[in-house]
Amino acid sequence: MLDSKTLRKETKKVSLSLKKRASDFDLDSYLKMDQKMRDLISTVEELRSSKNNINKSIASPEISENDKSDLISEVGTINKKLKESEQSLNELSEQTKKMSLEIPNILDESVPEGSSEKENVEVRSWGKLPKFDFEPKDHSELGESKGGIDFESAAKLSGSRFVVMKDGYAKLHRALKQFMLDVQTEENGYTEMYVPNIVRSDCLEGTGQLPKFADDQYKIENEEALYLIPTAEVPLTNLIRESILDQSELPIKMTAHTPCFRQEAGSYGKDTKGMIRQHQFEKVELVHIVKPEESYEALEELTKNAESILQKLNLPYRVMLLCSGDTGFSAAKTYDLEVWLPSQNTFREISSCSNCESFQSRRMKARYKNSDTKQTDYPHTLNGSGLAIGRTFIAVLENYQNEDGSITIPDVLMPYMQNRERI
RNA sequence: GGAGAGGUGGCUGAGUGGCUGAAAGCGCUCCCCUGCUAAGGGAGUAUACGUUAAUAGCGUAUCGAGGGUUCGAAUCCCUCUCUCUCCGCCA
Repeated sequence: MLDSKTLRKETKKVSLSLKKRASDFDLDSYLKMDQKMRDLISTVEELRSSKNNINKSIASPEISENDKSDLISEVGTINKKLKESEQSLNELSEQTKKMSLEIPNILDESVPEGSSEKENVEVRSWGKLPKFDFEPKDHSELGESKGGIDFESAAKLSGSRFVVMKDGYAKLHRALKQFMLDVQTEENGYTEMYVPNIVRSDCLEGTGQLPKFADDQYKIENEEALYLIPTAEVPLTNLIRESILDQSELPIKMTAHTPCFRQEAGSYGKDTKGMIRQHQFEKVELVHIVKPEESYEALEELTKNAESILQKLNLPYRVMLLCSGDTGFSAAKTYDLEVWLPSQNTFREISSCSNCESFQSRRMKARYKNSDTKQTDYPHTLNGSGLAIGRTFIAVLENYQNEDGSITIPDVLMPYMQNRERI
């Protein structure tokens, strides 16, 4: 959500950003609605004010009974008008709020213009592409041939886009979670959190998944609408919702490992084979809550923290700055990390690191007390995967494969695998 | 799931229809006093929205949330919600 004052006073900047995103949001009708609403607020407040004044007179002890009943009937007329105006104000402000939740974040100036991922810009790359003296297989072939990855059983249980893993493969998958959490907490300064995997709709609204992306969420049938989390970003970031932090508490750096659930609506036909795109996957998430002036430094730091995992695993990757059309709804600026997948002979997204500025904190009503200005202000929130477990698992299988279909365990993971060297 | 108790400002805690945005204490900030590792005195100290150049004023709203009664509600009524205690069930 954007500040309504910003929308009013910096209309040009906002509409430029919307244009850059190719957003179909109708800023003009929003602004008209907003103006109408503010006019109504004035009317309502004036009525209330005069009502309050009359009530003060009624309460005064030296008023005569006659005057009193006159005043009471006067309030009666005001109340009638008030009720009408209040009702239309309620309707209007609800509409306005609903509309404001549909406005995407303003893009940072450094975001390149573009309509699709083709226009994303490579910022840097790391690692040497592996050379194989045999034809590298893809992860599903590798896993299925050894019985370590089982899509058929998963389909029996849950339908398409789920997976069952077995033995060394399941263990490797678990090793990755432990390894990532340990690096982020022991080396990169994050506090490990354990969080609910089911949240209220407010939380999804807070981080921006709702109302716009309802189709991608798993909603639980219940008295109150509850949702399976699509990412730990949701519970982690919402930890600060509806609160006023003290500046001394910032920056907050949190990490959590959770499963993530996504309907993948609209991705029919995309990555149907294998583990790349699943309805259920796991992720170690990184979240920063920072002072506004520090958020772009924090974005660089967070991205490097995510990269550190790939470097330790010795997986080649590149860092992409997303273009305007590819940058998510809540983000002002996003770096994607893309890991090398030999079977596809290309880089695939494995992490997405975003600065959401005050977009989410506004929606969540999360503020902090600035001890220099003594003002309450919105902190900036950032999030990134550090990393997606399933896709890292795929990358390890494919990059560490041997000709016989076995997988060499990366050195850093061996302690988590009882020192097994291969699976 | 059953029974009961309760949700007031950063915290503790008063307050049963108008003088309460809210006593008092604690904490915090600023100032004054004081030659000593302390104490005393004074002032200030919520959030949101509207108005505005303004984070100056002014107005409006907010005592868990929503609705009702009333000229007027933190105070009365209803619904919901959350927390706590006891019982049941249970990883």
